[in-house]
Formats: sequence, C-alpha cells, structure tokens
Amino acid sequence: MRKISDATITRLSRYYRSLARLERKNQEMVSSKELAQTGGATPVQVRKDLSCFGQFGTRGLGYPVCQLKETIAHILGLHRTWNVALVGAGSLGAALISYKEFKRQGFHIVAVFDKDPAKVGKNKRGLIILDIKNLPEVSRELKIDMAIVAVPKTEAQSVVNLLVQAGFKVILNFAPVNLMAPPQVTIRNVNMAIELEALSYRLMAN
Amino acid sequence: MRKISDATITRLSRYYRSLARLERKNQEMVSSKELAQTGGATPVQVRKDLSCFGQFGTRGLGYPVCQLKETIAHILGLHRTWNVALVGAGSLGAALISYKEFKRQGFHIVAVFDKDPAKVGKNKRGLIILDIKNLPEVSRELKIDMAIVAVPKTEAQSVVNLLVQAGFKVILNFAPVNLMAPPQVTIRNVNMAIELEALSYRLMAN
DNA sequence: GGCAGGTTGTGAAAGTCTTCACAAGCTTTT
DNA sequence: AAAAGCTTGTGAAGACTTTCACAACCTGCC
Repeated sequence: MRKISDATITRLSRYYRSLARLERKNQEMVSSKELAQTGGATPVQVRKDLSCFGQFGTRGLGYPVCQLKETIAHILGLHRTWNVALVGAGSLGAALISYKEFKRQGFHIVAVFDKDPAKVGKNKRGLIILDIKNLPEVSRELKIDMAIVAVPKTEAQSVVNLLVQAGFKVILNFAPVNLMAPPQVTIRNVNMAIELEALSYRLMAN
Repeated sequence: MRKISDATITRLSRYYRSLARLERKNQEMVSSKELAQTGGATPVQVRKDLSCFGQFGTRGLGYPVCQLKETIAHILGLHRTWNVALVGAGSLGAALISYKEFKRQGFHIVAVFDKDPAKVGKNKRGLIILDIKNLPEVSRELKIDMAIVAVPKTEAQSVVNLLVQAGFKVILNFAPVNLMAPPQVTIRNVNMAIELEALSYRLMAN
C-alpha cells in the first residue's frame, strides 16, 4: 500500500460526516459528485482518495452510503471508542469536555488533569480534576489512548514531555507554541491564533 | 508578485512567534537555521518563504530579529488591531473570549452574539451577549472586521448566511460542518474532531 | 440485444510545494 | 588584502497532489 497523505485522511473525515448525514436521510447510494459537493472536494478527489483503500463503488451507480460509511469508520478508527486524557482544566478544557462532536465520533474524555492544586479535586463538567502527577498511573489504569493538551503555552512543552514519558503516541495540542517530541510521537496542532492571522493576511492582501 | 501559498502564511505566523521570543531574549540576529528549528520548518523553507516578500537578511549574518518581526507583522496585518465578532456564547465561545493569544496578536473580540433569548443580555466574561438579530448594525457601529462562528453545527450555515449578508469577508468557523459561502468570502475551518480522527488513524495504522 | 445515460477507477499530465546545490556576499582572521 | 567561515537568495530538480481524460462497467429503455 502506498503512503496515504494527510490531506486524504482529513478529507475522509469530511466524507464520513457527509455519509452520516445521507444515512440519516435514508439515501442508499451516493455519487462521487454528490459526496464532493457536501464534503468540500472534487469528484475525482473523492474517487482517488477512496481508491487508496480499495474499490467501493459501482460504475453507473455510485457508492453504497451505509457500507462506505462503515468502511471509512474502520479506516479512521471510528468503529470503536477511544479513551482520551485532557490536560488543562481551564476554559478551553471545559469547552472540550462539553464538545459533542468528540463523543459522537467515539472519543471519550475520561480524565482531566491539572497542576494547579486549587483546581485538583474539583468537579469539571462531571469529571473530577486529577493531579497531573498521577497522569502515568491513571493513564495505564483507564487505558487511555490519546491526550489533548489545553494548557498555557508556557506549560505545554513540559506537559508533552510528561506525556511522552508516560508512553503516549499521539497528542492533540491547543497551545500556540511549537512543541518538540521524538519522531515516533505524533503531535497535531490546533493553533487558533494562526488561523485568525491567515484571515487578517487575507484582509490585508485585498 | 507571485501567489503566496497558504502554507507559507501559516509558517510566517510561526516565525513571528519565534522572533517575538528571540526579541524578548534581546537576540539581535537570527539565522534561517535557528528560525527553522524553533518554527518547525527547514532553513531553506524559511528563506524561500521570506523571499516571497523581499530580501531581509544579510549573507553571512542572518536576519535582524526586531526588523524581521516588524516586517512579518506588516505582512500578516499584526501591526494593527482587528475587531472580531464572536457568534455563539456557549462554552467554546467563553474559551475564545478568554483566549490570551488573540489579544496578544491584536485580535479583540468586541461583541458576542447568540440567538438564545435566555442568554441575551447576560454578561459573558465582561461582554454583554447581544441578540444575533442586531449583528448587522452592531458590526457596522463597532467597525468589526472579522467573525468567529462557535455555534452548534445545525446553526452554522444560517449564521454564515447572516454574516455574508452583513458584509463579512473572512470567517473563522469552529462548527464541524462544511459551510457554503460566495467565493469572495474566505472561511477557515477549525475542526477539532477531524484532528482527533487523524490521530486515531495514526493509532490504527501503527 | 443493443443503445443511451451515467458513474467509477486510474494512468498520465499538469500543477504546486519542497529540497538541492551553489553563486553571491558579509565578517573575521591572518 | 586575501583567505576562511558563515549565511542568504534563488534557479533547477525532485517529490508530492491535484486534475484531466478516458476506458470499463452498470442500469434502464426501446
């Protein structure tokens, strides 16, 4: 199997959402054209992306909605649930705990950690905030698969170091800072400020 | 001037952050090599990115930290402040209001809108929640430049329609849904669920 | 059965982005 | 003043992505 690009994976996520909506509408078949429109891509792109993983369509008809949805779920790992640790019990952390789309796709935040003694022990949206010191054991006990970092940027690198130490292989980082980690650890960054900056560039340019 | 890629713009944002840190350390010059390390890029990439906008370095020496920072600020539009409207006063909205990095880069959330009558009039982190019906006038009065959409995905498209109607040219969307807008309007999406899905794919593949 | 209309799957072309390689140029040393 | 040591700026090559073009195939209709 040839290497799958990151862009393909994120597009698959979007196709998955479109398929879920079509399934709710009881639509049985979908063409690459239709999937492309709702998923923000081109029809060829849809077909090329899917062809990385096999042949799922029928010429003249399109793709079977439910079946393709299940296939993509298996590719992306959405057919199961994942246990997620959240580090940082600030307001962003609170928003992430309440974020419906995570639960909907099988990502369950099962533990919240913070280093602030004033917060530890408090209840945050139904979860007790744990001391970050206990992260390694708790992660093992609760079989946590991935971690979300939502701490101030000054703390982010040390949190990542701790997570790497504890054996985490994938991390989603919300702190607006470039983080270092060994190559076997995948860090994805969500940098909201950079997004706004790209928009202000747009306003400057035009 | 040739077209500047989106990837270049987001890297510029990262260089800007690195430069700000170096400036605080009173470092006067920086090489593309050093800038690349802290900014998560390669030295050539740094030089190529900068060369899109002019020649800012001195061979043998590198780039003057302060001056390059100011130059990038002007390119990205960070030398001024921008007035931002936030639509959606849920927990994500609250987190965005408190998000320090926005203020730090000159993005000021000056108005919060919601359609829920129970929320309108309440105070959210120092801002009074306004009725979304008043968005057009308020945007004009407060000279708002950009909008952030942080509403449930079922509401997102209608909010975008309203924003387009009101004349907004750039929108940052947090709802996990693909949005339609006329071509002259730029929408950037932050889809946190897709990020986690890319990570779960990573865990599946290995 | 054969034709019309529609859609997939994919090799090849085109386009975009990244990396390479190296001349040009600055500073320090001798 | 020439050589050594760095570093920038950039044309060209290479790698990667997207788009094109079209054969292959399915269904429904005549």
